[in-house]
Amino acid sequence: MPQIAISQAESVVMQALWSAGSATAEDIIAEVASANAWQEATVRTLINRLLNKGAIAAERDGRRNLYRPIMVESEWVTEESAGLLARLFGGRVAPLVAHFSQEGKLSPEDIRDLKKLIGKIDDGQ
Amino acid sequence: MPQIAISQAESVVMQALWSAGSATAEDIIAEVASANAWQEATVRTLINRLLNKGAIAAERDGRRNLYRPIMVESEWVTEESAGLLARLFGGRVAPLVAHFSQEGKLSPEDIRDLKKLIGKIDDGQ
DNA sequence: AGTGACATTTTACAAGCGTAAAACATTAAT
DNA sequence: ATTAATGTTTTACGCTTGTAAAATGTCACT
Repeated sequence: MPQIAISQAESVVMQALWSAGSATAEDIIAEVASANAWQEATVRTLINRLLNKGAIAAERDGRRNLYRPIMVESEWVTEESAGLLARLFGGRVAPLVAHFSQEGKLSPEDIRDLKKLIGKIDDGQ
Repeated sequence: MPQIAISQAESVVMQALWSAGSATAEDIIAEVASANAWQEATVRTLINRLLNKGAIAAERDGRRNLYRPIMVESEWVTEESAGLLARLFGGRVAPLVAHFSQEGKLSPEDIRDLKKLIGKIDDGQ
């Protein structure tokens, strides 16, 4: 299913691109390099691997490239999450929430948001 | 954090051991090999890597080993999940649930369980 | 037309991973 | 004691990943 497999480091670049919409290598480097203690060259490698995998596309703009995502963020997020749910929680969401609840790892905000969310779903039916 | 890093294939063996409590290599092989299309030798490699990492321990029993987990399942589950939440959902649980809700990926059971869960948490406070 | 400056593309390399066979050790049976 | 059977431990190997430098291409200016 993950037609295109993205490594963790690569996903950092993807996320920058997703939130920028499109960006030059320099933009991406500015966004992610120092935050991850990466050299410019490292980010460029990641960009190129993503290009080769077809996860992003490049369009020439003068002597530089403008990159934009091909992969769809929400699809990727769904795949990644579903993968973890499948491996750890029988493929369902509720058991994850239950686990975090049992471990006392639900913040008050989480509880508030969850309540609101469930309420809304109920209304909608 | 993940004191001990477990690869995906290794985690399959860990899960077998967690649910068995303790087991011989043969037991583990019976449990996971065919289900994953692995040869015996592959499972033995995974067992040994886990041993070297200190994720499991072996106790000699005649001419074979009895393996048992050292890593704690619930801790591992929490770490794995928290990692994904951190990377994709700002480190919180509710946004993951919201995402799945938006994508229409919450089963009726999920919704029922979540409602029950939230209710119980509320009572408890 | 040649040279800097800047950008992109190639190449590198060690560690980890998935996958497994080969080698080695130990016990049971002859 | 030897051998066959049964386990365990070592070794192997290609691929991906994280990390980055080297090489190459391309404008802009003299």
